[in-house]
Amino acid sequence: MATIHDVAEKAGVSIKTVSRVLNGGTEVSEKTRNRIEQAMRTLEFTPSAAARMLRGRPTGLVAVIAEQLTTTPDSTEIIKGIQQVCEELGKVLLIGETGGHADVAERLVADMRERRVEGMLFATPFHRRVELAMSLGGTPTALANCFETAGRHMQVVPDDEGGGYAAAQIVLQAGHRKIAFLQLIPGMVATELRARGFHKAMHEHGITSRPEWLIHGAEADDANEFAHLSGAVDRLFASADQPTAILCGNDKMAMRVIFILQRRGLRVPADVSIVGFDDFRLISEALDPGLTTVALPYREIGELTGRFVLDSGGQMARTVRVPCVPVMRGTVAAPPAKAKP
Amino acid sequence: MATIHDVAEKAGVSIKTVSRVLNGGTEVSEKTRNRIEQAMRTLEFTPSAAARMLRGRPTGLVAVIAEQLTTTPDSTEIIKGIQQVCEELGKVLLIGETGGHADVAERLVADMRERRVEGMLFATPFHRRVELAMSLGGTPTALANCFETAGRHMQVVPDDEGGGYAAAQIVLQAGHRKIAFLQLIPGMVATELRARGFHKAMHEHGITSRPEWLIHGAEADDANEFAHLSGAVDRLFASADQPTAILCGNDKMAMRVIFILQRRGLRVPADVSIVGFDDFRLISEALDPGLTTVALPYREIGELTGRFVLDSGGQMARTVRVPCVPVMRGTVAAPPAKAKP
DNA sequence: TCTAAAAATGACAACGTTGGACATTTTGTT
DNA sequence: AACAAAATGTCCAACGTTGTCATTTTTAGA
Repeated sequence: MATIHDVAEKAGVSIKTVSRVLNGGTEVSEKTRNRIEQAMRTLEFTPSAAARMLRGRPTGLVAVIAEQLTTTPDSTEIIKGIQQVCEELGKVLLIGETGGHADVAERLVADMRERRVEGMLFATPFHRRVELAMSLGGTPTALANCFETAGRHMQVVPDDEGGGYAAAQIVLQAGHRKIAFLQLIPGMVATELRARGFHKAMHEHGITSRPEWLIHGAEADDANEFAHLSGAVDRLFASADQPTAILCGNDKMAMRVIFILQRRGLRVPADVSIVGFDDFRLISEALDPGLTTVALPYREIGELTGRFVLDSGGQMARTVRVPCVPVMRGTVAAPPAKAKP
Repeated sequence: MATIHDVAEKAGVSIKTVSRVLNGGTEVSEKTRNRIEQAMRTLEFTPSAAARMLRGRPTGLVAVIAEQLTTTPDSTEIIKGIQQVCEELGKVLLIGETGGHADVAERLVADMRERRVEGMLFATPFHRRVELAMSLGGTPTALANCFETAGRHMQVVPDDEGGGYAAAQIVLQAGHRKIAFLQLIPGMVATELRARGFHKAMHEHGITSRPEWLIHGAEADDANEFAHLSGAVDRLFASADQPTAILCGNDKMAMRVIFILQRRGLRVPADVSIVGFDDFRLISEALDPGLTTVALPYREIGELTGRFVLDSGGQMARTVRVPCVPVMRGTVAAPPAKAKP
């Protein structure tokens, strides 16, 4: 690998002049500059980032330590958001995946620290609590889509309560009053927060939500979910008093419910309105009509987390809640006339 | 940031001894080792990767230059495959995104070269031709999901022809003879190769495929696609002679077609069998019955590309075609009795 | 107790680059 | 031709670590 010395020799100048061409300090005459650049090209010279770093230059590296590189768009969007900021600021992204193993995480962090990354971002595929046990050694750190009990760092999470509120508002404002909510798995942060937002909206409209219409639709084992949902829908529509709108914990569930309803001969949105969560385009835009859903701001989470770490040096330690914005497509309409009280 | 010198001073030894503890070459006495390790901990010492590199150690870095970090699982799966190999071999992944801009690509490659990455992988979100114009300077390089005209590097692509053949075989072996193919956008590599495989399979079964059943189902502008597909299905089922199986260029299209068929009162697979391409789980597993589809081996492509670059130092320059394997779920059955000739 | 061998430790250069403090040469201007 | 300005060179130090080789300390054997 050619060094600055080789270039200097080839161009018949001192290494100092080559260095000057590289860093553009004092002026170098047109002629010698050309000669040097020529030499660099023939030798395929590429300055060593290591040597420069050693001299104290910032590394331009940013680490993302992801719990899981999921196939679903969440991780990808977060990383894409961070990547966008890095691109803007001329940084390069280093990726590590822990797979949820504390020892892997520890090893990764140590490695990233050795590489003197300028920032370290921890990302999880869903909104949850984490504990960062390892030593961070002063590296600017922030959390994306997750949070610590002791909030020692900037942490950026979706405003799930606001999301639940927004989802309810969509159908409430369309005139619905009989609203079911097929929630995510119990115990998840998102589940609890969204339920709170949902109840708040209902309460504001003077509606008491029926407990039997508040169902945990998602299953930990996805294979069972369809059957489970089918049963849930059966129960919802068994009695004379049927809901006119169903909020679903994610877009996948929403899609499944739409399928189930269609089989029962119920039209969406004419008979039943549906709202999803996530706004995974692969689903929400693929359906006809397009799925009305509450978008989870993964991209923004990544972007903000990245920006905070790189701007503030990870100094601020607070929690930022990014709004979940409703995306109106075609699965919400006014409740059917006959269903109105 | 504490250096080896600080540690040495704190522990009252020479820097060389600290270095020995770090690298475990010659033995260091129990007593001094403890003293040094203690010092390291109090100082939060982390050795500088830059300094080590300068001394000639491999960097342990692998670069992925992605054309696009898509939200669809393709990019993610490729990267995940590479990441898996990196994890195994103790390397760390550096990510760059070109957005399809040649100048960005050039800048990124230069940056990666400065960092002395041990391998450079170019990845595209779909199977296509690329031209690598920039100077690679001997860095081991390979292409994932794309290929060059001048095959100067290892390039790993999906066997789309085999995939088209496999898709056709699925329905042919289920007894279908009236098979429509809703293809991807014309001109794409995958489109042409799959069509070839499709025709081969049909020919082997002595069937001449009808030109009016060979439709380009996908639209460059996704918003129009649903209407377009709806029209296509209308045409397919307008005459008395109707297809009993439809192959779709991707899972999204398959999902849309299933929706459209369901609205027409046609049951899948009882009346019509459907096969997709991609095996995007978010779709293929979410449907009921699960979508029978031909999986694109994105993960394996990433994995193989990574392995080749890191094992062989990017020396071999050949094209590897990774098989597309059929995934049998529930959308293919025997053709309806009445439709049999 | 002394000696030789083995074990433990240390001094110093080198990796490739940049920066400082100057000295020297080349160029351009009157 | 004289002079200033611009361009280039020299030399050394520094960044943090590791390899080579020399030196010191410890251990074992007589």
